[in-house]
Amino acid sequence: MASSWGISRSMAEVHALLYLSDETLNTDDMMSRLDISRGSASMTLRSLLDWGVISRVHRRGDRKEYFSAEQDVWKLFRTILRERKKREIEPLLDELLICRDLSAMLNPGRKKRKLDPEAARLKALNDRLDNMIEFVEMINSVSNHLMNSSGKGLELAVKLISKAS
Amino acid sequence: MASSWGISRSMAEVHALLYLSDETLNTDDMMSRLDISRGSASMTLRSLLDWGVISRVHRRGDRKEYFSAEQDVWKLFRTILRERKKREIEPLLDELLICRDLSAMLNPGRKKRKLDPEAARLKALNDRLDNMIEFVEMINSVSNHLMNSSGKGLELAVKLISKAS
DNA sequence: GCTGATTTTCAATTCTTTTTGAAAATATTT
DNA sequence: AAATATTTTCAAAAAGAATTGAAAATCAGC
Repeated sequence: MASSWGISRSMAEVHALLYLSDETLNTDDMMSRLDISRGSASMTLRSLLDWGVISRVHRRGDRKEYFSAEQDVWKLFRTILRERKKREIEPLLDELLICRDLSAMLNPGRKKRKLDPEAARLKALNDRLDNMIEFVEMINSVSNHLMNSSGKGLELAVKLISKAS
Repeated sequence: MASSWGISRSMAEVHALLYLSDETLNTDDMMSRLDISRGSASMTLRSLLDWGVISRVHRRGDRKEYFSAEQDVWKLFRTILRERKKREIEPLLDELLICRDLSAMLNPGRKKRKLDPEAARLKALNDRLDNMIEFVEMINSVSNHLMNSSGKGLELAVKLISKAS
């Protein structure tokens, strides 16, 4: 799955290992269980921390750092959604709005009587950009709702969709 | 966006060009507009056809093949959803079910009185697998509904979610 | 079935991303 | 603050993915 989600193989593996593990694990555990280097383990754990899907755990009487993964799949879902919105949807929307501004600038003012073909082309381009923007804004809005609804609210929302076939 | 969606840059560019273009375009158009090789254009167009987001158009009196992109963003959304379900969700679910079978096999039969720690570990592993499977099955089910609902039904469903905050 | 136009294929190459490993930095204990 | 344990960093190496270009395959009309 890793590659189609845009994360590296070791990130997926480390997370899976932590998610399925009962105990917290330290860097050396990852290295031996998954056969990866110390550097790789360190960077991978850091990325997972940045995504907010794992957390550090300190054990008294032990200098090493241990890690554990979020166990609630709904919470995990919301965390990933929040992060993808920030990293993907919002920047995309920003770019699209810039494009629309550019395109609107080129577009001739309110309707000329005889619609010359070039104006029509620009109008069509504008419309397509608008459709795409409207769609991404909708995705953005749904993300907001799913992301903030509580675990139960989320499951409910999802059941609503299932009903509205 | 391309990399975080697991498609190549040229695929994204070719699709964007076709989506925003008024006219249908042929391979040579792609090559000159996007400055890519013939081979690359050919493979990229093929992938987009496989995804079902563009289609071939034959013009009478012209031997070249032309292409056009789906213009309806909701339809595009459903097409991509259908394809991702097939390529990602279903294979993932298959793997997860295999994992659960394996895990269930290792798991000791109905409750021993004194729960030895090893059995508890296995039980916990099983539960986590089950949670994940349940979640992916839910995603699968939502995909089915979104994918099959008509354009209007989809927009409606999405508005339902927005309401159920 | 021949000819010329067009598209596809794929080994070699280029470009990108990921991983390694050892040095540097940081933290902990005595 | 020295000694030791642990984590982080990052240049270099390896692995992986995308692209090229030219040969091979396909196709359309004669």
